[in-house]
Order: sequence, then structure tokens, then C-alpha cells
Amino acid sequence: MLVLSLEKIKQFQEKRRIKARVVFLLERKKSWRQACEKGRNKVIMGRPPCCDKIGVMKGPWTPEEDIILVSYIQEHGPGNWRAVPTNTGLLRCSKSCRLRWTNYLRPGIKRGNFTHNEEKMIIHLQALLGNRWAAIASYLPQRTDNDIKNYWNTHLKKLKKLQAGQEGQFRQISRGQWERRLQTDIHMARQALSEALSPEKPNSLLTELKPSCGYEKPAPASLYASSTENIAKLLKGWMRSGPNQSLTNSTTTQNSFNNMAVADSFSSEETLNRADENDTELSEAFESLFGFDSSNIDFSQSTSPDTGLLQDESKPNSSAQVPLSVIERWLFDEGAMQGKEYLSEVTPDENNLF
DNA sequence: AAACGGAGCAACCGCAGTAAC
DNA sequence: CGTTACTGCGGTTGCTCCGTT
Repeated sequence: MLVLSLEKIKQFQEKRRIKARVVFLLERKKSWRQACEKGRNKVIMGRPPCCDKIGVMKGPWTPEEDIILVSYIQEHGPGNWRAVPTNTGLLRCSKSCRLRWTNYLRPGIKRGNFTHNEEKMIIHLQALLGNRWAAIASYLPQRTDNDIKNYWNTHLKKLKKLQAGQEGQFRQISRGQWERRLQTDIHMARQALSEALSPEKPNSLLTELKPSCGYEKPAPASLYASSTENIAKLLKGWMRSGPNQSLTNSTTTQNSFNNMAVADSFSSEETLNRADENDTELSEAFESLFGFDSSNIDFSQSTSPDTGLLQDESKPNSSAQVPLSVIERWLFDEGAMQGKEYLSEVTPDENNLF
């Protein structure tokens, strides 16, 4: 039943893609021609615009949009974002699609509370790197730069202010000591880095502490579930909360989606164990690099909710059998409706543009 | 119960570097 | 070679939720 529904979704996507393409080409040619006319036959250099702002949606993403985006990226891989709105029919700009994917939909993202260890890492890295959130995020592979930035602005900034106040008192007492400590920290970091870079130690720090490359290159199959699974999970989550609910409260759905994505990324027990090991080793490496004690902190703790979810997902779930007729109807009704709208908007004059 | 304000966070904006036409 | 889009990144905004009055 699920397979049939996904097949229908694909059909819907295909239809939507074609319609979107028609609208896109019409709009592009129209705006291009208008631009040329405005410029009094002046030749416009450079690329033609990938999309214009007409009919581009803003605001929170709906679960339906997420499904479309996820399934498209699963099929084609991330990248070439300008093609995404066109090919999917999403009424979003490419930038918005990219942001949505990188910050929320891509697999391996951990949502929820930051662990104590993560906090420490962020504080230390921020002190070393400044507000270079992307660089900081590369040391916390499961967190996005946006997430870290938000967390910093809401939680850690205050914490740092408080600490700075205390440290300010301390600094008045012994500024020299504070400076020496800072230099030691930097020296330790450098030393650790040079050790890590030395070819004699292939399993050195760098392998654990190296910035993750994000998802620039296609993720290995083990890290990303198949498109069908992804969409099925998304739909499952959507059905559980109910279409109306998910439409009005996209945040809740977003979280469940992200959890699913995480569950996808650790789709086998082996990868889970490896993730735990990586967390511990990362913790140790970081400890050696920055010199704070994290022995009392369970670095792998943060993955436990996901593990729980994974266990949940692995159980035979009756909700997988939920009839998808509601969403199917919604998808196709909307598709049919939009199709009519699109076609009614196409004037004979615009048809001549082809 | 209603109003208000702060916290949290998703998404947008704008800039800079790079790539494409 | 000039112009413009694409991409990545950091800063900012605005919405929603929740606690307090």
C-alpha cells in the first residue's frame, strides 16, 4: 500500500514539475524580455535569473514541502539548488531550499538540548575562532551553524557574560596569570594540531577532530536511507500528528522529521556503536586539546533519544499500515487545483513565447 | 482569564567570494 | 571582460510558546 502511495506521489511530483517548469519558463522569458525592454535593447550580460521573486513563498516550511524537498534531494543529491524549486515545483527560492536542507532536513542532524560537553566545546571554540559559526559547527558534526549560533545567542552569551564578570574580578587580581593561561591553551591547541597532522599517527587527533565536511559530497548509503524509506517515515510522522495539526504547527513536525533523519543516519547497530565511539573519542581529543575534564560527562548520552527513536522505528509499527488515502487525496486535489490555476493564468500571448 | 514580556528558534537578509554566461 | 547568479556565511528579525503579573 505504501509503495503504491509513493508511486502516486512520484506521479504527482512529476506533474508538478512539468507545471512548474512551464510557469517558470514563462515567467523567466517575460521578466527577461521586460528587463531588455527597460534597458532599451541594451544587452544584458551574465546569467539569466534562476528564479524571480514572483510567487515565492516565505515563512515556515510545511511538512508537505519538506517531503517534496527530501524526496527530491534523495533522488538527485544535494547541490544545484537553483534547479530544486523548478524541478520540484516548490514555491520557494533556491536559497530557502538549501537552508531548509542544511539546517533541518539533512540526515545526521541532532536536535534538542545541547550537552554540557557541547556547551564547553562551543564556548572554547568561540573563544578561539570568534563568531565563525560554520567553523565551530564543523567540530560538532551533528549540529548546524544556525543551531550553534542560536544557542550561543540565547544561552551561552549570558553565561559568558557572567563568567566574564567573575573573570574580570580575577583578572584585576592577576592579569598576567590569565594571559599565561591563554597562551598555554593556544600552545596546547597548536601542539595537538601538529601531532595530529604528523603522518606517523594515522589515527591521531585529526581523524577525530577534523571538521566534518558537512554534506557537500553525497553521503554514503549507510548514512542516508533510501528515498522511499525517507518519504515513508515523513509521511508516517505526518499521519501520526494528523494533517490539520501538522499544517498548523509545522514546528512540531519539523522536530519529528529531524529525529527521523537522525534515525536514518544511524540506520544500523554498527553505525550507532561507531557514533558512540566517535563521541567518546571526540570528547577525549577535545579534552586533550583544550584541557578540560569531561570524564564525568557521558558524551554519548546525547544520542540516546535518537537511539530510542531508532528502536521505536525498528519495531513493527502498525502506523506504517495507516491508509494514505487522506494525503493522497490532498496531494492530488491540490495538484489538480493548481494545475487549473496555472493553465488559466497562461494567456495565448504567453504561449507564443515558446 | 487576560495581558504582558522574555526566551527560544526558524527563517530571512545582506554581504563577499566564486562561477557562469 | 563585464555583469549577474549562485553559494556560503554571519547577523538579524519576527513568530510562537511559556511563565509571570
